[in-house]
Amino acid sequence: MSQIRHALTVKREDDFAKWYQEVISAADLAEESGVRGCMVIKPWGYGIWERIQRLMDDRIKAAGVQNCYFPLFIPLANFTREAEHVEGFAKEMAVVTHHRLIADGKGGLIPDPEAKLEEPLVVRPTSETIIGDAMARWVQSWRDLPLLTNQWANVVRWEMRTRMFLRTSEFLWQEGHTAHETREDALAETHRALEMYRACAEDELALPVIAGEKPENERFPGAVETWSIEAMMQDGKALQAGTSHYLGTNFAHAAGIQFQDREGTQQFCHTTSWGVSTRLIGGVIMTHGDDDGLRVPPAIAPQQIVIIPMLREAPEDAELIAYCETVRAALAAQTALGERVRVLLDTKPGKSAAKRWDWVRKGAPLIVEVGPRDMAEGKIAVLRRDQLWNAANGKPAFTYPQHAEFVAEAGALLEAVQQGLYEEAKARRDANITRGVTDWQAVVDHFEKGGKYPGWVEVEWSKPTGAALEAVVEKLKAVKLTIRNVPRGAEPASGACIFTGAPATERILVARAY
RNA sequence: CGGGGAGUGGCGCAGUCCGGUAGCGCGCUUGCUUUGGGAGCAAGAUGUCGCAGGUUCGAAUCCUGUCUCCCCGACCA
Repeated sequence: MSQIRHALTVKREDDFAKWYQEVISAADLAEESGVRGCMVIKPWGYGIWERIQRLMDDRIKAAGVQNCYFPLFIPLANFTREAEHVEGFAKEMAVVTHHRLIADGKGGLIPDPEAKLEEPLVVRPTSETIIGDAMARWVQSWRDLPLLTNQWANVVRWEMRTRMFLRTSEFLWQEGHTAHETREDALAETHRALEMYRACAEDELALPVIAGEKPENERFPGAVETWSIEAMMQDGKALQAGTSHYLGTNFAHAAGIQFQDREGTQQFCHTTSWGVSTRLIGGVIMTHGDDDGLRVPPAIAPQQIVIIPMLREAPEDAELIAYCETVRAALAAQTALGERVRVLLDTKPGKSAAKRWDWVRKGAPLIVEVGPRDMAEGKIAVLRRDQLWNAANGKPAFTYPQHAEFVAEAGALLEAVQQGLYEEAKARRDANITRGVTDWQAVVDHFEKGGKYPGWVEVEWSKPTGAALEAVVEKLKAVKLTIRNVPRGAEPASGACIFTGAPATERILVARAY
């Protein structure tokens, strides 16, 4: 194994944070922009986001939710209407205060003091308040409900510490906002969105996740209940990969979202909001990446198969390209994961070996190389990105099928890669959740002495609130731990609360987190 | 926002202490030789040394400010 020459310079086990950054640059996903915490998402990275968008948008629309678009700028006053909401976001809002620049007399430009806005505008950190305003206009009768909207947008949160994809000052996301007649209806929508996220994460991003409710201290500002899906990264840390909130009537009161019910009485709506963001790509990197770069699950790969002709920059190249084109067309007519196969014939000039390693780093699921001898024999060379190396000789594990045979099997092969990535991640996740720990010191020892990647621990607790919960949070914080969620559908608690000794009511997952 | 580190051709770095006008590796371009496979040789191109001031005859180098990135902490639907 040691003779394998990996495509990256940093290995996961040597420096996970540095490895993560190398994957992002080596796979050509994104780069720094020069603006604090903001990134340029490059074609391969944006292509992955477009695939996620497409698949998620289909699910959103299938649930009867309609897309809208709301303004980037939100009047400052909107945020003062919901006390918890403003408290949660006040510290991280970008504010527009002027609408014109003037020369400063030293060759520069400054905001024109004469052009100060009467009321500052906030660059949206999330859109509950402005969509709430619209809902208040749009809803009058019980017949207008449920109101199911979603928008794909960028939002800005002035984070202190940023990391590419995981926490950027500006990020891309979808935010669903719905209004309902009853608590039951709104809760059903909260759970529908959560389940949609679970299914999309697991079936399409191949990210095994645990869906569950967030504890009170981790709730979205202004929410009554917050639910999340949590994924485990290869370093054992947790990543909150999507959230769904039941907002009760809090935002309805703040924005005046009211309707007349069947008896003619004015009622406040029960609302929900739910979102996933470009952070999902960070989750894909840290779940499926390896020491040779990214491995993109076929369902979200912009190109699933890349064909690399071994060009010589000579006249005979034309014949080889023509052969590759017939292979490409045959593959593009195939179906995988319910869609047409996405194939790229990469005729960019250059050494085929160098191009191969570029695609390995980018994580194209299947790489096909075709040389003159293959062409003569009707064969191709195939490299599966998820089974890259021949451990016996330390070389890339090529297979050499007849091209017609490969075409016929390509769909199934892509599905096998998709399934394989999911199962590998799920096995790793399951192996790194420790259950049955009943003693707090054992939890501390597990994380302090449990090796490099201690994973998650499931414990039972009595769901303390208020000051008692704060004490628990502090205790956890001292060892850099957080409560991830209360897994949905877990076995009922049977023992004592690990923090208070009182009879336990729930199981919770504790972990280090991004 | 606090502590630490760093910004030098596309990328990774040396040079900074002890000011004298820029160097290495990879990559890139061209040519030749190779080539079932992450090639070899040769010749080239690419830098207002993050930005703005200051000190000086002279600044990548010293001083001040500022921006950005990385690590640790605080913060973080």
